[in-house]
Amino acid sequence: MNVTISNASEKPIYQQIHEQISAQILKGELESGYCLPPIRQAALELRVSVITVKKAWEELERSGLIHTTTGKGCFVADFTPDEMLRIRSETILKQLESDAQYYKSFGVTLEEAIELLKKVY
Amino acid sequence: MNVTISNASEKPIYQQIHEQISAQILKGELESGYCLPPIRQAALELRVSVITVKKAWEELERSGLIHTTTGKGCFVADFTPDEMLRIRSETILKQLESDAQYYKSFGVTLEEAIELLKKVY
Amino acid sequence: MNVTISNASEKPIYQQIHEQISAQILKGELESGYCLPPIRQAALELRVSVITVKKAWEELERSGLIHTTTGKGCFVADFTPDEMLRIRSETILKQLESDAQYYKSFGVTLEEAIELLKKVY
Amino acid sequence: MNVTISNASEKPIYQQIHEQISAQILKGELESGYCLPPIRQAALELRVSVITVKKAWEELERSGLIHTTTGKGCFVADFTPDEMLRIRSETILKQLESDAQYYKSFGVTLEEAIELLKKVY
DNA sequence: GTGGTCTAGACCACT
DNA sequence: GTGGTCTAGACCACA
Repeated sequence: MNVTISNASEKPIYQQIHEQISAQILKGELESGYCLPPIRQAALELRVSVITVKKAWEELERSGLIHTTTGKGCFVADFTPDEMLRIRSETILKQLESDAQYYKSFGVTLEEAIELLKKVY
Repeated sequence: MNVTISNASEKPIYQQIHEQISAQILKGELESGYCLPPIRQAALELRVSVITVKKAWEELERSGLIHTTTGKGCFVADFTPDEMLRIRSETILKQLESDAQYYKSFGVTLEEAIELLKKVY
Repeated sequence: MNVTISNASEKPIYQQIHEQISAQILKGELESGYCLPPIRQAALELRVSVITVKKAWEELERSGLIHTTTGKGCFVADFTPDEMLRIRSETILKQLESDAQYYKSFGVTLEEAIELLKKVY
Repeated sequence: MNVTISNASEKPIYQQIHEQISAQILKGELESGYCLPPIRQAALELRVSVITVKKAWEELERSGLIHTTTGKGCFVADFTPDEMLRIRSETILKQLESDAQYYKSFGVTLEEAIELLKKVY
């Protein structure tokens, strides 16, 4: 459970959790079959409500990244390294597209965007 | 008033308006001293509440892009081309930084990010 | 709000609501653009928690049947009669397939299934 | 023990076991007097908890399909071919009734239901 | 007034 | 002990 929550953030808590776990799975830090902590325990650790964790877990399941079985627990889904890469690419691309559209609306050229990206990386 | 609003978007309406007007000013499409339409007229055109337009205008004023004179109207602020460039850069950079942080959390390298950026641009 | 809830049913309440509203939309009883009652009002009428209604509404949105706008309300989504028919067929087919599989597991033939279906209809 | 279990299914495991054994008995694959494997052995084979198998067996006994003798084992109940047909019909009919009600709620006519049933069978 | 999020605590079904 | 559902009540952002 390597998750940090910011109450100051404009993003809802359940989404922060979802994003971070999601990233860890897609980076390969959490392997297929890994058992996530029980929602109640996770809620205690993160000092949030059980229902908030539940919502994050539900989103992960909807993305196909984890798999829940009542009475057993929540497990990182089985997928091949190829599938994992595909999902990761899709996730990133989707985000990058909307980001690019934003930059374009300000008249930023591709070259300028790359230049700025190098600076902040 | 070249603004398009999407009710389906996850972004609040006032922010959509703010972003688009903001981009137009920073791209130079709306020149210094240009008089924005009265909020009531803008509200009619965009088919949104007066309050919503008011909120967008307030954000623009907070960004220093326009200044309001009670009884006269809202005008695009005076600034030199240099200032404009500076504000534009700041706006973009701020966004790019948070975007970059998101990419990094998925283990995306600078090279990969540039590659993907080229693809979507 | 023509929805009846059975506490005796094994189906969770939010799903009962979802199914019934879903059916009403796909039957054309609720037209495109129709504004669903506010979740709090619906909760009062149905005598369930706000969060339960919310969950049902969320499922409807995920199915693409309604469209929620913060501060405005929840509206039946726009789709052509063709689209509606397609979604209805998909919904029914999906259910029928799993039903058919169940019948088959008991060695029921197509003819027998049709015969029995006529009897109960 | 020709039973396959899916953790991904929304149906509880004990019910999956119950349904499949039940179908095998009613199809005549398991004859009267046939001795089911001891629950511990069945649990090992199916890789589920003993409690889960116990629950499935109990449901089978409640349906009258098997009878348990402590210390001896669980046996498929004695019934005439006629009784078996009757039970099978009842089981199927009960399911079909609730299925039909679901179809009706979407405005599906008997003809349409038969048409679709032919397609998926 | 609308939906969006969160809490704390409860009861139930499944393993 | 695990997840699944539900409640009642609260606070906030948006229109």
